[in-house]
Amino acid sequence: MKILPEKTVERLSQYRRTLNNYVAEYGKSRIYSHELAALLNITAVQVRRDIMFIGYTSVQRKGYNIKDLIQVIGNIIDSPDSINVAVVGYGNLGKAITTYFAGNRPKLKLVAAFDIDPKKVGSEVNNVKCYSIERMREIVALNDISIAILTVPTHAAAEMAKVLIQTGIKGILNFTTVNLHVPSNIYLEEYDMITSLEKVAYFVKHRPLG
Amino acid sequence: MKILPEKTVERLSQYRRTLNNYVAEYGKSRIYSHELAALLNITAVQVRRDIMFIGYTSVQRKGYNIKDLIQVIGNIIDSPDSINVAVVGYGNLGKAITTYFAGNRPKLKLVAAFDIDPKKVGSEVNNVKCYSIERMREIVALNDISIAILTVPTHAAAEMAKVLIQTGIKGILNFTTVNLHVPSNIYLEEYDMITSLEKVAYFVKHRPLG
DNA sequence: ATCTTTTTGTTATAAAAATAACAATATTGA
DNA sequence: TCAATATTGTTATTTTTATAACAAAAAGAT
Ligand SMILES: NC(=O)c1ccc[n+]([C@@H]2O[C@H](COP(=O)([O-])OP(=O)(O)OC[C@H]3O[C@@H](n4cnc5c(N)ncnc54)[C@H](O)[C@@H]3O)[C@@H](O)[C@H]2O)c1
Ligand SMILES: NC(=O)c1ccc[n+]([C@@H]2O[C@H](COP(=O)([O-])OP(=O)(O)OC[C@H]3O[C@@H](n4cnc5c(N)ncnc54)[C@H](O)[C@@H]3O)[C@@H](O)[C@H]2O)c1
Repeated sequence: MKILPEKTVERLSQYRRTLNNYVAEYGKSRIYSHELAALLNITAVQVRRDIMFIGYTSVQRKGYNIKDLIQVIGNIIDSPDSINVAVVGYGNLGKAITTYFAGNRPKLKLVAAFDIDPKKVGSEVNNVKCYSIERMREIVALNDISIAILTVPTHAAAEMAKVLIQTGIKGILNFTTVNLHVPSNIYLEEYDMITSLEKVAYFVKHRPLG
Repeated sequence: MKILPEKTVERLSQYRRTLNNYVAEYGKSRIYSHELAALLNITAVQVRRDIMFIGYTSVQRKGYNIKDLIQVIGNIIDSPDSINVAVVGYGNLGKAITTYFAGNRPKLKLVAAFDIDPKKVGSEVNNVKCYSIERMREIVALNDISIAILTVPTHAAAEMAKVLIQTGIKGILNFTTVNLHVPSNIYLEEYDMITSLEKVAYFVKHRPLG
């Protein structure tokens, strides 16, 4: 299958999440494009177009079979075997994420944490054990970890990214407030909360309408 | 000034952050577009175009005066008087954010937290006090809070958003895993960590190059 | 049976965002 | 002094993303 547009991948993830909630809440088995769109604050065309991209088709006029759609999305965005993830930096944010993450996605498993602080090493949240940085190579290999969530202090981020890449990690989700530089075979996604907040502040002040 | 494109606003926030770090680290006073671009993994044209949008100009060929640029960005994305922010849901994530946020941005002040749990009400992190939901209207008015960061459990999110809007809040940064529905005069920004992670997983598997 | 309505799937168009191209200008060095 | 170079500011083009338009199919109504 052709590689999907970034935005479509993001929305597919959200469709699935939303559909799972929807089934749980309303117990319906089918949903119209405009209903799903309304749940996500987007347009029905957008939904139909994304679904077209992944090649799923419903019987016309009946809406989409939710169970099937969830499955098809899974076939696209999940990998067949599950992917293992580690949190690097087991502080406030790292632990919050670990707590939250537990069993959230069947195909994404948070299997280890790493920290430099001897007081944190050995601790456990949600069955996720914290290891020292020295053991990173070993643990990453042992557990076949391919994605890291980076929540170390800013000053340590670049160095940690380097080490992670050496251990063989393939993707990084970076929550620290520095932009990392990675080779082109590593997929990097960055999120900065302050940027989001400043954006909200700007548009609260400047948006048309009132 | 004309309203800026969303992406430009996001990058301006990052330029400022990056420039502040850069000054602190290297003590230089000027920076070239390509240098700033490299720090953010984007192109120099992008930087110049954003800077064009905000109307700042340097002396040609000398690069940008960092101090001035930081200031001009501030004039654009900060509001003249500071904006007050509240965290709603003082759990793992809410507290992590509070700790992190402290004094991070001079013009964005985290001034209160709210929680439904009596054990949390009255507690304090980083001088940010937690209040009961009942006192929300009062505290929001008293402190002129216009932005809320929503970190309550998923099931409570829609209701809390409704209440927040009733109290007069103008922007919401939503970290819960449901999409909210707000009137068009409220600015809503949503971030879902699982979506980010699933995106990383997808592109780790599917990206061209190796 | 045929008309109307609803909803999908797809192609066409528009809008937003990123990139490229390049003129203008300052600086350096011959 | 004048050519070569480096860098900005801006317009033009391309790419990506979103929206609109509409044909086809199903279901129901008359
Ligand atoms: N807390 C938040 O809500 C929040 C929000 C956005 C961004 N961030 C960013 O996330 C990062 C972590 O924030 P936090 O609030 O959890 O901080 P924290 O201080 O609570 O946690 C950082 C952890 O990293 C560990 N650490 C330090 N150096 C390390 C190294 N070299 N290798 C591995 N681990 C190391 C520390 O021992 C600590 O446990 C920061 O960069 C911060 O800017 C945090
Ligand atoms: N922890 C994370 O890293 C993380 C990441 C992404 C998203 N989230 C989302 O953020 C939200 C909070 O996550 P968390 O890990 O901090 O959970 P948590 O359980 O630690 O915190 C939730 C807090 O909200 C309070 N609360 C419950 N009902 C409330 C109500 N009606 N009004 C106000 N407060 C109420 C609880 O008392 C608790 O203090 C969840 O929706 C979760 O999906 C969390």
